[in-house]
Amino acid sequence: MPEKQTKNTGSPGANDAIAGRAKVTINDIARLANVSKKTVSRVLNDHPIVRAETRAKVKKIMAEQGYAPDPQARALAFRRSFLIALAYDNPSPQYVVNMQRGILDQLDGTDFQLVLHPVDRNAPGALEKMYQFVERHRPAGVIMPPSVSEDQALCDMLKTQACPYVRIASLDLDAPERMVRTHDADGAAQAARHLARLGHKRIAHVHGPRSFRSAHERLAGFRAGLEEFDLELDDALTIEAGYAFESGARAAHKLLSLANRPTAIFAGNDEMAIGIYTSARKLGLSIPEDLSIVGFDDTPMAARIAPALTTVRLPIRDMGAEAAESLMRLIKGVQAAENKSFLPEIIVRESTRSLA
Amino acid sequence: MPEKQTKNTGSPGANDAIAGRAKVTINDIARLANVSKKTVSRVLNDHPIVRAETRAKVKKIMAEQGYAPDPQARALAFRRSFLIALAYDNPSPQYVVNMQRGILDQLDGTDFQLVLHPVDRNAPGALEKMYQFVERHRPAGVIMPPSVSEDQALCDMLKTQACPYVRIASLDLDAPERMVRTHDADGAAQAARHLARLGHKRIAHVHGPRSFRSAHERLAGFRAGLEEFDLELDDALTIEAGYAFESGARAAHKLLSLANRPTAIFAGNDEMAIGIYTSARKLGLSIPEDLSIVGFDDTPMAARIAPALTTVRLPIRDMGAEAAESLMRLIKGVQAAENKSFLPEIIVRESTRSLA
DNA sequence: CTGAAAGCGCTTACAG
DNA sequence: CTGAAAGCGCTTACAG
Repeated sequence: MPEKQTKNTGSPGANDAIAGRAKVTINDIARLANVSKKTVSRVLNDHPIVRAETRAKVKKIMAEQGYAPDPQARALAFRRSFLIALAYDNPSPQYVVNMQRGILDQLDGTDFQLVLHPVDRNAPGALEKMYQFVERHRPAGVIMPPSVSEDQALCDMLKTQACPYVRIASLDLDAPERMVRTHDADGAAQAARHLARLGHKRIAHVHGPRSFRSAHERLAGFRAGLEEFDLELDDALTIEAGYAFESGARAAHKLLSLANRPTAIFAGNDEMAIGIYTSARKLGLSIPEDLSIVGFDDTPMAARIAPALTTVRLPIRDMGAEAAESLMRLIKGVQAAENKSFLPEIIVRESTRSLA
Repeated sequence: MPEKQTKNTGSPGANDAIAGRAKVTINDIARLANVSKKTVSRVLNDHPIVRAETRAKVKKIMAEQGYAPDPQARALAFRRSFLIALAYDNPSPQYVVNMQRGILDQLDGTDFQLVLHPVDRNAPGALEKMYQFVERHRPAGVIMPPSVSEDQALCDMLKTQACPYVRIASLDLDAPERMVRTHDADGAAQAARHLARLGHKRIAHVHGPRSFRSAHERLAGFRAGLEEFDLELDDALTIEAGYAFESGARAAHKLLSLANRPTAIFAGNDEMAIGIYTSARKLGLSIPEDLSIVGFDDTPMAARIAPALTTVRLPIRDMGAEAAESLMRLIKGVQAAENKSFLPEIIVRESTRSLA
């Protein structure tokens, strides 16, 4: 019954993992277990139709031999690799690294590998480039944080290629099993309530680029939060910037040079908030005595600058882990138990104070 | 002469990349070019022994058909995947992201993919885990920044597995073709000269953990730089910390509480330098009026805090690109033209000033 | 519930 | 300089 023995016999006795002994293959397991390699394959893939007894015997021998199937061979036969691609364009290193960690936490111990795929959405041919990657490397799945997650053409392409994916975004862009929601609007509303309770009336908002949905969400949430306190967000105090330090500094310079300058500024992210610190200081304003500032993201820097920045925290690492978990479910065709929600939380530090 | 035609015929006319047409394989190219697939394979792998005429014909047809070989199939046949692993344990997100970018710059357009492999050197079984990865996934190569690059057992294992690798480190740990040198000592010497020229005499150094070779290199370089000015680094003013914010703050607290406190501190990295800011402020000291501070790394934060941090810049992204380029040479068996040197550069900002 | 054959798309010896 | 055969280590139909 056992198949023809190959040259690849392994060395049944030894068990020194570091030694360069011949690799154990599915053929060895089949021979040792006295079954066909198809049956071993069924055990490997958790195919239900295998007798419990047979399954146990095969599993025992696999364990004894320290057998693990070859990912390259499976990839070729499956027409799917074991790569999980992270397609990102977020400019904040902290965001990217935290997301990577969350995904890696979840992938640890599996056969899946995390490959990095930076996307320049503005570059011509960005979609074509991603398409080439997907067609050639056939990743097991793709995870997209904002703003790549907002690219509908990209997601349509993935769907056409039958490539599973999960989008992380601040609004419902897709079927629930393909979404990890971040509720940015809720976080921005918390920032608004915090400033309103401190007695601020002239409140400004420096938001991110209109090409980022998160910028819209945060703006809308902030506005809604203020309205709860019968405060209106003045259009003259609402400025678009680029989610980057310098753009935040420039926007703040304009706002703080106004005759009737704001007493508080909510920045669309921490990067811009730090930029606002710089401009305020240049104009001789003290934080928080003359100006209260709230950020968004809770980057490590927020806690380390002086005065420490009040900001809205998004659990980015957990979001990455959840995205990876959802993706695993899609890949395995398992039904989602329930989609986890990631609610932001305001972290009050030293950059905000009540109006005297 | 042409081989038996498979079901995989492609559609010779159409050229719509996005459409889901059948994939072009080596068999199609061989048939169309009227050669064997072995000859196509030779062209693919730049094997020299192919008639120029034949090569041109095959290349022309590959271009016409938009053919690209399947990485999974090549990996199985080659017994080597197209994955480049980044094995890292650096705690600074900025360092990690910059290194990733440099590597990705270099890998762009090739068939190689960057996979992330965080290493916890202190965890038991870290070596075994890496071994499992290398044995199963057979990466084309591994890039190791510090401090993973300092792990000799890990590198020995890679050598045993015939897995090409490149180490990025502040001293010569390996054959030149496997090394990217960073010259940390030179950067630390520049920091020393800068402080000495400003007239400082009581100078402290908060260095990184002894388990990091970079900590030793920076300490030695700093000491040497001071000696050029006949200054000696006082052991009582030399403290070990953990390359992290909090540890820097604690070390500075000790130093600044001394009866005869230092007038300048050189921190082993920017993270710790920022921690020193915090401690100095708590003790009522102004920077740079009462205390000059120099960091190492030039993280983005360095330019953004107030006062902006004088620091030593290492071109991390370029180093990543160079590491990837060296690795490509090792993989292709090409002789190195010449190893690029990465010299650090001191960036003078506002955190240092001459003693009145 | 289990298996023998064919195949995934390439490359490595071995011939000529 | 070129090719037919066998193989890399798995899985997918197709039988039984």
